[in-house]
Amino acid sequence: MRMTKGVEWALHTLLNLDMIGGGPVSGGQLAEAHGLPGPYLVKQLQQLTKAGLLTSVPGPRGGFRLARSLSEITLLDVVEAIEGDARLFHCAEIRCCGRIGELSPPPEEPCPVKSAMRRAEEALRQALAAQSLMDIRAEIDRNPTIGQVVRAAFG
Amino acid sequence: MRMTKGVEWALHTLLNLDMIGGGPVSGGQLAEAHGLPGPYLVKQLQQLTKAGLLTSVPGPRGGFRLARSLSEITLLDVVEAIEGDARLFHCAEIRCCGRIGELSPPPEEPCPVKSAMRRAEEALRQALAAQSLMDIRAEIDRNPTIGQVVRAAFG
DNA sequence: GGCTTACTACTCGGATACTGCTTGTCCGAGTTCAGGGGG
DNA sequence: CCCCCTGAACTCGGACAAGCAGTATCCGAGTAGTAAGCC
Repeated sequence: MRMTKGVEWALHTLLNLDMIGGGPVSGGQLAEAHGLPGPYLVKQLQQLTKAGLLTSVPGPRGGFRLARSLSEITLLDVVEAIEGDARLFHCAEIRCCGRIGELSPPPEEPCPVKSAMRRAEEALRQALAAQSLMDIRAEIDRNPTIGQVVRAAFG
Repeated sequence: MRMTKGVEWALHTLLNLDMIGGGPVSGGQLAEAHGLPGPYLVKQLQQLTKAGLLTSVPGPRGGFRLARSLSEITLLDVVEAIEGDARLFHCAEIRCCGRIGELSPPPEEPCPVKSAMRRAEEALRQALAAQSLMDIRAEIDRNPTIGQVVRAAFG
């Protein structure tokens, strides 16, 4: 039940891209900004591109660029793009296996355990979807120094 | 971001223990009820014992028994007992690494990305803590057949 | 001098090794029960 | 007939391997920019 490092990397990178603004930025530069392994970060950014959060520009002076505004990107978008899906409980229907499974008639109602976990999952998804990256950006901008540092790092 | 199978196994096993009632039940019987690998299930039940959800009785006619009522056991208790903790986002503080980290002064405020994810996590924890195993038991009891089957399987 | 063309360098993209955790299994310590012997 | 003792079988508990997803890396396909050559 541990989230991938890629989620943290992707969030910070998306925020950096917005602070810099302007043209595309290469994966190498984005990686050096936080001391991350370059090719692996690019792998994650490719996931974001597939999900439509980024657009990639090939060739020299190419790189990645935001596909839409931060206010239109939620935490859920990023998590689902990196993790594949935000499901954390996978029901194996063990109620239909073993001795109990043999004695039970084929069940019609969904597994109550699964339903309960699904409700908790839904609360997580809603909490993720309720927060946009613009909200985080606003929190960062309380300290103007950070924006200056980021722009200087990519100067 | 996948939850361990042990969580599903533990939930079903706890519910079974409550439906059977009475004396302790061995790990082997509990495993056969759902066709699970016996020794590995016992490993999970030991975690539940450490967490105070079960009590273990050694020796012949021994086994596991509920330590308290289902209404006093929440989904969060089970998840934390099996998974260790319910944290799914581990902030590596990458904002302090790389070029940006070198240019930035030591930050005083907590990482905004971390805070946002922590809020979502808290929503998950609350949703897990809001549901007790007794709620699931009540849903199961809508179909009285299941209780009879479970008791027959352990007959 | 301007245009075309070939080259180079840099980018993303996917295929390929390595590590840590989940999953699964095994053997040993401890305890209860049963049976036999003695009082 | 009752009590004690010894043995055995069954339980939990922790230590030991195997499989898989996350982590990290490398090389190839494609493109833009540049420089040289030609008109």
